[in-house]
Amino acid sequence: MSQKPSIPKGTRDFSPAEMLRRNHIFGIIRKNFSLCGYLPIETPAMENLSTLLGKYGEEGDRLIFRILNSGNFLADVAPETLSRADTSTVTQKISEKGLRYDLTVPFARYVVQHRDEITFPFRRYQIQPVWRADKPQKGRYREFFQCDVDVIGSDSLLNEAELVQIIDRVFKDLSINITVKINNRKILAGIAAIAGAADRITDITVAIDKLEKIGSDGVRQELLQRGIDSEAIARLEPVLGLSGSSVEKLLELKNIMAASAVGLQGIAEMEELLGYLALQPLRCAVEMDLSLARGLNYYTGTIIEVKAADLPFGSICGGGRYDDLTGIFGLPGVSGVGVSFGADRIYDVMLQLNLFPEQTGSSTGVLIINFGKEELPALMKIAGSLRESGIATELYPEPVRLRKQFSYADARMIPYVVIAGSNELAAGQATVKNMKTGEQIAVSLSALPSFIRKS
RNA sequence: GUGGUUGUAGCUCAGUUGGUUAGAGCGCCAGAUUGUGGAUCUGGAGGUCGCCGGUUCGAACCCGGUCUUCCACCCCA
Repeated sequence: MSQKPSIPKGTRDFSPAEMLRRNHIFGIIRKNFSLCGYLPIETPAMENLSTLLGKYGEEGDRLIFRILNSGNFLADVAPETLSRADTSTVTQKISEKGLRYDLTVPFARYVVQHRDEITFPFRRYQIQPVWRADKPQKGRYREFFQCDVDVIGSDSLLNEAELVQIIDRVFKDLSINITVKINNRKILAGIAAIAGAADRITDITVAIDKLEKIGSDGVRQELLQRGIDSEAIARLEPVLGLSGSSVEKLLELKNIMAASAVGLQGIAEMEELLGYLALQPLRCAVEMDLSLARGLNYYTGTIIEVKAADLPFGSICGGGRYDDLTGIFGLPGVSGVGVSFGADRIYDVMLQLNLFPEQTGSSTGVLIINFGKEELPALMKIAGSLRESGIATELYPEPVRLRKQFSYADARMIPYVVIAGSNELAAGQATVKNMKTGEQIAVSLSALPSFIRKS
């Protein structure tokens, strides 16, 4: 009995037309990565759960796909453990591997494991799928590709500036108008400190992150709900009311945060970065956004996020600096900074904005009509010589009616059809038909490749 | 994980208050045209109405469950 085939929720098949467009995106991203000297690496789809767990916060742990142990995975689990129905205890016993959740943590693991072979500062890029057990929505998939560029082993903010340059170039090449938002985790820490709630930095920043969405009153509500007392909220008022240009905001912040060493350092870093950014040619708008909070679980300095300017959409690229990511794996004091391009969201944005260049829809340049046994040796020879000169060529596999073969060329959008039946072959010629114009010209077999290459 | 939404031919969708044999457009196949595609005309194939169960004399339509799609929250690429 046959069953209706299907694929898991949140995953997708990619047809040839989609792959051509996806490869266009990957190609541009890869080109710009290597243009700045980054080198490719790959890591396994699955990692040990000990590598993955605890790196993304409680929410992140829940979204990691776990892989059931092979064989009799229940053999070592005590019956009473099972009957207690304690999911986390049982899971630990029956699963020790998981699908990677992002590319940054596997990269950190890689750096620690290969530290002896690596020359620092290490610049790598990595384009691979990641998996999240999230509920799928538009622009949110359970399997999607990230394109990560990171440099590890350098504290310099020049790296941040360079990443913004890469972002600018990639999206320029893709014709997507973007806004780059930058923030600094240390400024957020300073803000939390002046509120007298340094340990609540996550709650405070997540609330402030919603400033644009729910307004300042909404943020006050949100802060209360998250258990921040009203005194602390009152001390945050000057921050919520900041206005003016980035420079003006930073000046004001310096006063507000005079008592916070971290905060002042964050401001200094921000000023330095803005200074570097001013020194390089950028097409895109870069703005400081104090409400930007992401990846709080490991970012320690600069935070970067990119949004499409012409479309309300989730972020299509994001990243930041992490001072101690490798510390968890036993290599402390190595700072890294990187960003991740979300290829699937970029695809969705480009599709909606109609930004993909016209595709031929076919990689084939020539179809040779199959006339049957008699002509076959000559036709195969023609196919060989066309391919030899770099022309993508197909020979129709069945000697069926010409109507069918021409329909095939039409449907595949193959631009030229070579007709070489007994008549043509007797004269040492082939008829070349231009499928767009309908024009047909007799060409000698020896001149065929150069004739097609010229047209 | 919480709340909501969607599912009918390969695709996009109709389908009356539950009532005989579930339709259209596009696509597909065949012919008009035994060595010529896109246009036109003629004919044809294709559906367990997502799946399982229930209510009913009778279910594409009502109810429950489940899967899927999309959306909001959460979080994020």
